[in-house]
Amino acid sequence: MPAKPRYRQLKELIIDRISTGELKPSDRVPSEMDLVDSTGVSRMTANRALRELTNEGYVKRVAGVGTFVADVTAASHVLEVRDIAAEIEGRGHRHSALVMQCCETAASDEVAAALECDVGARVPNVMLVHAENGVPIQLEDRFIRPTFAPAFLQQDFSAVTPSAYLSAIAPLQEAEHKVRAQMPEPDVRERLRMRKREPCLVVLRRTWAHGEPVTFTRLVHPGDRYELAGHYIPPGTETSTDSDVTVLRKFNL
Amino acid sequence: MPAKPRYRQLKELIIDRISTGELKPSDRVPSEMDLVDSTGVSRMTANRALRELTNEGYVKRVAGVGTFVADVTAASHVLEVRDIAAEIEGRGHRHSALVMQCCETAASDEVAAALECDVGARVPNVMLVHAENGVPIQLEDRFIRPTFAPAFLQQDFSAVTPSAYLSAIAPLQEAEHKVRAQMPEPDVRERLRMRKREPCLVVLRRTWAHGEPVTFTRLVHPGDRYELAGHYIPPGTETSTDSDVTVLRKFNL
DNA sequence: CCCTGCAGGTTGTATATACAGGCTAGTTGA
DNA sequence: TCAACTAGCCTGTATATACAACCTGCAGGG
Repeated sequence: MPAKPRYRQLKELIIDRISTGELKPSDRVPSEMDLVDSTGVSRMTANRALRELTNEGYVKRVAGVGTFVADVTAASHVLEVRDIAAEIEGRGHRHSALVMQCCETAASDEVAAALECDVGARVPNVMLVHAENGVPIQLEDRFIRPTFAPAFLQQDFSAVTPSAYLSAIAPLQEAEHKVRAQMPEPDVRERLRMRKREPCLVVLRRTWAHGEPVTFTRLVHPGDRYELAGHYIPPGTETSTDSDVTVLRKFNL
Repeated sequence: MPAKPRYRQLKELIIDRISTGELKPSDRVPSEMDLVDSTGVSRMTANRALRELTNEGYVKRVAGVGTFVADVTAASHVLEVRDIAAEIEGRGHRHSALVMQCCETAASDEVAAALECDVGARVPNVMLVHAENGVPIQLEDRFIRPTFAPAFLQQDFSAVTPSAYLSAIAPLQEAEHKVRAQMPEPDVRERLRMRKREPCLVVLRRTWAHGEPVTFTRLVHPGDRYELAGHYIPPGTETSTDSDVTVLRKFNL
């Protein structure tokens, strides 16, 4: 069996140290020569690893200075799924969350299909309403794979969002989104303090880790108080080398 | 003044040959050794250019065989904005478009801001309804920058979509999307044959070419007959080397 | 006729080396 | 004291070379 190429091993080494928190944003990452000395690769191999990590948004490099872990803003285009609490606080506003439900439920057809488990299986479920400066802006209805995160339901989700808790356990590897426009159910409408006849944006999100589906989440937003914004700059254009540009900010949820 | 690095010159050389149509999907791209012989760079430089073009979705490489221009499916994650006619025909269905309006209009505040022109300026505008097997699925209301594409209004948009026509004129360089849920205006509701109280997804899209905004488009979809789907695999994961996977299929509009 | 094996072209990776250019800190000199 | 310079570290790019792995097509043997 073929071993992974060394530049890839180097990348994973550094990604691990970032995702475990050993390296925090703006921390210094070992320089190319450090990696040469510590791992025995050639400088070009270390260069390729760090260069690809730059393109992927994990780190930032400054010629003549060094390589540093990218901050949250830049990391968003790696993770793509930003934590709503961080998003709100990044706007300088106050985030609060009201937990409406936090228990095991029997998997519906939709949930079972999404998480690839049996219909009726007991699935941890948490439902909460996120608010920005006290104004509700999102209902989060999240199901997680039973075997994943055993202590999930014991968390205090008014303090740490489910997204933040889960991403601390395992790094997100894949995400799938579906977006629809729908009329909200009456109870949802009330929770989000929506006007009558106001439609809502519904985002269905599945995430994977280690090749297995981990979470299935329904996110409901008031239609006229929130919008999804995405800005895309194809690679290969002049501006794409400017690593200060957020290449892709997709769903700011 | 510093010249562009040679690997970047090579990339642009090849991107140009693709975007002008000189190289078509599945055509063979010069091999690394070809580039070495024709341009005098070293093989590693040619390798870097072709490798980055692979990551960016322009070409596909097969070890032992060669490098080829990526086909439309893979190109979608470069262009990101797929042509709806191609999308529908890709499903094996029949696309048709009904042109409702095709004239110059005075720029509203919103249009003027989007296209960075004066309010009241005469702006080409086309509005049409796209249908899949006769069922209307999208209303397209498009404004284009006056100086861009002078012959725009003379086109027969029931035969060639505005998107296809414009992308033939200039390659898309940037795109910005905003997505909302809204109730449709009565005339739109009728054109899309929507039920009463059915909400719609509204996508506002701006595109740029050569650093200037080129088009501003409002796309309206019936809420329950259409959804936006996106699947994202962060780079650096195991699967990201498999170039058969569409790394990012964002708005299938 | 078919199957095998091999040659040659192509990509993928790794290394050693070289030079240019940016940034920092410390030293030197006015 | 302050300014200018410089040594040293770091990234960015470019080249030459090497070997492994992969695929195709062709030649030769069964």
